[in-house]
Amino acid sequence: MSRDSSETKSRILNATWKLLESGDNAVRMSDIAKAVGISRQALYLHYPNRADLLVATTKHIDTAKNIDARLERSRSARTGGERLDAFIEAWGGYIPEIHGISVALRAMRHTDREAAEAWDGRMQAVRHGCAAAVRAIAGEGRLPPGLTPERATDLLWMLLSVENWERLVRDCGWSQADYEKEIKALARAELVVTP
Amino acid sequence: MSRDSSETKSRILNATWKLLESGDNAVRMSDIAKAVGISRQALYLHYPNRADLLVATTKHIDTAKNIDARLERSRSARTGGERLDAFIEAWGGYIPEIHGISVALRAMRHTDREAAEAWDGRMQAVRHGCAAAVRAIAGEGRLPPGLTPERATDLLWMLLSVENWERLVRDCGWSQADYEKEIKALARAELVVTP
DNA sequence: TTGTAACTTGACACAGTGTAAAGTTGACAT
DNA sequence: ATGTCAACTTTACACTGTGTCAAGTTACAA
Repeated sequence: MSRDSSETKSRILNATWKLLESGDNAVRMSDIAKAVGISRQALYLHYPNRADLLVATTKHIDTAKNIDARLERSRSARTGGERLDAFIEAWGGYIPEIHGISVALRAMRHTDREAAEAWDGRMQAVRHGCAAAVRAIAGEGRLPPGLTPERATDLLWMLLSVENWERLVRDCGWSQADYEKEIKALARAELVVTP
Repeated sequence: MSRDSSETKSRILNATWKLLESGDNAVRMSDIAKAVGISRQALYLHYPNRADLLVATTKHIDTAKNIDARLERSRSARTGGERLDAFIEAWGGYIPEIHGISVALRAMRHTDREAAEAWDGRMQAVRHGCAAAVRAIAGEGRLPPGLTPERATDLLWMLLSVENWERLVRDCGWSQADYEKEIKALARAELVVTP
């Protein structure tokens, strides 16, 4: 046979991605194998367990969707307020892209340490983005009195959670544009004062 | 033997409650049976499945903690702003009491329809509370222009999610008092204008 | 031609939920 | 005192999904 191992790997990742994206909240190893056209056992030859496969899929999506470039834009914003807006656009706009896999990863959180760490790591990266936006606002002295940068970061991080996106966009039926608009308004109302 | 069936039932509910509260995120039917001092199978004599047992436990906690009386206070507030504060105190203060069971119920959401409906029903009840607070604010003409009552309700509902409480209190280490204070500030900043 | 990497088939261990069946025990009625 | 009944017990098993193991098969390459 001697098919290319790395080519099979990427076919696995794409199939996993597609299945998760389809919203079927019960993507089993056998479903993925069937979609790729290999046996369930062959899957384990490439990825030792489900958590590893999901984590690899996350990285795959990050590369394909070029998350780094998206976040880059927010780093070059002039004012703190603009930086806040740009970060909300970048991350908030990325949430729908990774929603399928985020559901799967969070569902494993409680039983699988590896999955939990992968998800937490991702969330910490978002938190760093929040902290940077808050620093930019604080640097201009526009953080409300009585709100420490630390606490402002926590609040922004909370606002930008995937769960909040789910609630507004999926449960309440908001459009992505409305979501971004209102979250920006909420963040500005609480974190930025006009002196 | 002829032990009282309803007494055993309440011992089961209390044991389930206690186990879930202990933060052990892996409460199996056998764990509960062991805690009560009966066989696993006897559990199924009283509750046909895990979802039913969890739902019954939720109702049990509601009764024990008298959630209705707590919410009553917010309904008697004079102004819209006061009503908003009172509701945030009532529900926000209740979240820690039901946190254990909420984790268990949400973990079953994706695989068990009954559990999903039980949790969603609860969240809809919270939403009604949010809608009532928003109506009170709107009735005073203090809702910001460009924000419909519907959308304001969605935003408040999002703010008051259990997931947001988890993020701030558990992940970020906030005290319950700080949580309530900042959520109130956030809600007022976005939903109430001083004319 | 022999080795090797990528696969296949088939079997099995394990955890946890839920079902089924047969037996035990204690209270209570007649 | 005896029989009935509900609350339990023990034992066993079906089912799902993950992950492991072992023995083949296939095709390319040195």
